[in-house]
Amino acid sequence: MSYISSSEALIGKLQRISDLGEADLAILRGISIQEKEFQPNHNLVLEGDKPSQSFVVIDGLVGSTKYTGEGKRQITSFFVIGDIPDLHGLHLSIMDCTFSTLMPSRIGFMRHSTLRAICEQHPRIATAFWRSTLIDAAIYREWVTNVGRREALTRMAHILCELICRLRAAGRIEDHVADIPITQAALGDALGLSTVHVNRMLQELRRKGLIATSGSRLQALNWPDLVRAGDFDTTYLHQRNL
Amino acid sequence: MSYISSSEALIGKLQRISDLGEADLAILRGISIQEKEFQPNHNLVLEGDKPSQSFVVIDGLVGSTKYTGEGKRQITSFFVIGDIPDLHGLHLSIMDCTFSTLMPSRIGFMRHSTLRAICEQHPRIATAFWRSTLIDAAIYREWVTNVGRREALTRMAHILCELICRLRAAGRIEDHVADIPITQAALGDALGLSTVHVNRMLQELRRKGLIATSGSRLQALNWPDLVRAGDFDTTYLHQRNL
DNA sequence: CGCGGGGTTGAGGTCAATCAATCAATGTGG
DNA sequence: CCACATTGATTGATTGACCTCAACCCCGCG
Repeated sequence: MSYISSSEALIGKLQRISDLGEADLAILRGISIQEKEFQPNHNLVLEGDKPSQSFVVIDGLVGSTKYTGEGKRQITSFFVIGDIPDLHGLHLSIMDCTFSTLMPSRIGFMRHSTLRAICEQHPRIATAFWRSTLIDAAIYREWVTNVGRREALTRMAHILCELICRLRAAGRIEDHVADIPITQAALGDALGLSTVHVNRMLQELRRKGLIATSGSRLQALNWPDLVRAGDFDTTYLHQRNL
Repeated sequence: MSYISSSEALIGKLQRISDLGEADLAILRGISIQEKEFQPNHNLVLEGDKPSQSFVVIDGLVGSTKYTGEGKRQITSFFVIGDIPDLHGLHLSIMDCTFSTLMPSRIGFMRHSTLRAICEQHPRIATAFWRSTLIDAAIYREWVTNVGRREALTRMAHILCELICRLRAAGRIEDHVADIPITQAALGDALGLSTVHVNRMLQELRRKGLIATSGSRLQALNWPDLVRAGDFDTTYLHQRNL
């Protein structure tokens, strides 16, 4: 996979979801971004924090997670390249969830003060950021539905479709082959399932010829049928080029 | 219950979540709002629509709902007085969920063109609106967790706590007594449970002395224990006065 | 070579769904 | 005013999807 810069990741994502002029892009390119690499399962922001910066995913995979009083973990969404998982922190002072890496990831940190200044002076960019948080919300809505009303196999197929679509939009997929070293435990926490059941559902998807896995490689062997099996419709991702 | 005007509902909500000056309030009071009454289970906006207006809940209860391919309904969030359920439509052209009334409700419609003009000229108000959509997103996140990782009884208690908190913030509750004629079927669709099981969980909460119901009245008899039973923490509501 | 993390497998248990009635409250037309 | 339909709440019996527990395997690594 090719290395891309933090600005490219950010700008690519914003362009994917909104119309920005060359002037806006120049402003975005000027944002100072502090890059850092992290191992899997590293907590980037903790529930209860009051951060003064937000971060963009430059490479890898990040999850927003919550823990119940019983200590069970729920991943409430995935974030791929270009996404700004905690952008809501810009206007909600206290974090209500934890963000952690789900695989080795490169992260870029941006100061809230910088982002706020840009939003004030460039309404077009402010709208793009707002829209980004609205798409995150649309994905949360879909996840509520997925976890609440779909059975395990459908749920599994659905989340794989989402991951593949989002990674493809971000240019990280060729021919339905994704390189995501995500553990079955993480998938379980995202789907509200046990790891044992995740394992069995993956087996069934393989048995049906819908996917193939080898190591961290995930391949959609039969995209139309996988979409059907996952009751998947891209509308909620609000991308332009799907 | 006292009747309030559409402006009051809207302004009350925005003041609850952000700092607005008198000048901003005057602008908000000037928004033209078309009021209309609806019966329960009326679809206000349909999935797939491209609306040119957003609506504020003046009285009643609205749910954002999605349907799976199998026809199962999932309510992904409730909206109470002052909330603007489809404010995200301002920047996401296609609706990815349906909004419908869950009880007799009064709704106020506002044109997108008006809202956009206000946002451009009054950044403080724009931020307040943005913040409103961010709180909606925080609630979706909590619901993913609730549906994904909590067992039925906890889930039930949790949603009741949320409803009571939000209604109280909106001034619709005195002494933990709420007047919500919401059906058990709707609760089931919000929790990802069958109506039969909703019924049994409500019975257990009554048996434990945590709640009392009579007709559409819901009363929290033992708030601290209900909060404990629901694994409930108000942080995610991002209200100031809780 | 032993250790640990992740994946896989089998057996048994349980929570919640489904199915099928019944009941209470409300409304409606004759 | 009463027969009847409708909507929502309630109950019991049965079924099934998914969880838990407990192994075991595989592979990379110190």
